[in-house]
Amino acid sequence: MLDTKFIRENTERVIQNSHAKHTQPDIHGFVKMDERRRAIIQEAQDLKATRNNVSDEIARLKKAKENADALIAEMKTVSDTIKQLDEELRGVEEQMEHIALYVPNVSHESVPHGKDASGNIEIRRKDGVNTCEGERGFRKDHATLAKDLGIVDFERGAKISGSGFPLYTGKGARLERALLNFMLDRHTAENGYTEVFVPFLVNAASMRGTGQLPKFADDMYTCTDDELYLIPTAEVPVTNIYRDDILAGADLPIKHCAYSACFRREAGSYGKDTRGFLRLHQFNKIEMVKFVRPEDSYSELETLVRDAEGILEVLGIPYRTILLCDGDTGFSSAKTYDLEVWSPAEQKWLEVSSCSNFEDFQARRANIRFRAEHGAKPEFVHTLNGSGLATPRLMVALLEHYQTEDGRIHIPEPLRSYCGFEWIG
RNA sequence: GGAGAGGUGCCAGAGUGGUCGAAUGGGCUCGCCUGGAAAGCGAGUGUACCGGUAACGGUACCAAGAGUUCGAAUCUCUUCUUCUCCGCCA
Repeated sequence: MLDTKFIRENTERVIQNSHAKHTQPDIHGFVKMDERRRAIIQEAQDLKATRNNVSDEIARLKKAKENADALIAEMKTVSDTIKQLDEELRGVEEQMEHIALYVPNVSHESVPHGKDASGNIEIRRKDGVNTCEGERGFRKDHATLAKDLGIVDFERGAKISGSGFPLYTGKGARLERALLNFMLDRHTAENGYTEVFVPFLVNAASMRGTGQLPKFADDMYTCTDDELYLIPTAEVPVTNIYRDDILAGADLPIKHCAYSACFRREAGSYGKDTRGFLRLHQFNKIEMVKFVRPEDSYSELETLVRDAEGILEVLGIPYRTILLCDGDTGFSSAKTYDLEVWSPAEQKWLEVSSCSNFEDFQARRANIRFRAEHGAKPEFVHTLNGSGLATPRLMVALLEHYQTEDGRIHIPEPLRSYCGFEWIG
């Protein structure tokens, strides 16, 4: 959510930015309502001041056993007017919030302008140490490998829950767990993140805090009886750890990483990239979240990206890092880098991580603040998060790149101690 | 799930219709004292919004929401939540 004052003072910029992000919120209407809002507040406040003063007078009269009936009658009408004004104010603020919640975050000046993914800019590319293209020759795609090796049972997953809910079996289950543990250990031991283990179901206030609600309600699984939502990413519970808190400046930056299962309905994307692991309703992910001082957020974004890239480098998987153009950047983000791994079978880059600086957009929504120093006025923190990483597409790349000519998988060295085996098949 | 008791400022804790943005104690900050420190003494110590260049003024907030009243931390209702006991359970 943007600051009302910011919208008021930068109306044209906010409108242009909204258009660039393919939204058309009624900014002019918002500004007009804000004017009305302030007028109401002013009027109601003055009346309340009168009421407070006269109420004191009434108390004094009553104490002195004098008659206060005239004043009481007068205040009755004042109170009625106040009630009307408060009601109108509530209505106006509701309308304003309805608009404000749909105004996307303003892109950082370093973000290129573009319509869609074609406007993104590749900023880094690393070849894998073990790419199976070229002389080694790619043989099977990940789904075939998984099936032939008996490490994922898509059919039974579908029987249990539906398509998009894979059942990992045997060494597949162990490899999945190994990847997650490997990534968590790296982020905690080497990158300075503090691990947390979070609830996977959250309430509406948390979903609103990180921006999933109200805009993306259709993408979430809900437990209607209990008004709970299955998290689409650990970003939601981790960011909401500090909702409504005022943090000490000395504690910043706060860096958390968390494992979670992620649940996404993926409504509207049926049949698109749904083969095997490419798009799932439930998957596992390690998430990194940072709470930082505003002046540090862009350098923290760079290290966040490097932390995510480090995983791929250690695993020797070819990847590239792209800077998203404004038209492809998410609603809440001011600047986003995506990490993509290469799938030789798909002949495509697959997104495995998205690292964003939200500046104070989420912090304002979730009301997460800090004091720069003792006694200073609270300011909003900047929040950042990035996957580090999501496993399904990582698994795709890993299987395809590390397959041998005879159809086995040679586990990359850093994972072996986690797996307890060197070969699958 | 059943029964009971609570939710007040950074923390503890008083306050049952007007004199309460809120006693008192602790913490913290600054100052005095000291060779330095402790103790002691003194002062200060919430957030948001509206108006104002500012100083400042006003309004709101005692879990959240609704209500009663001229006036609510205080009375009523609803919700959330914490604790204790019982039941169930990995």
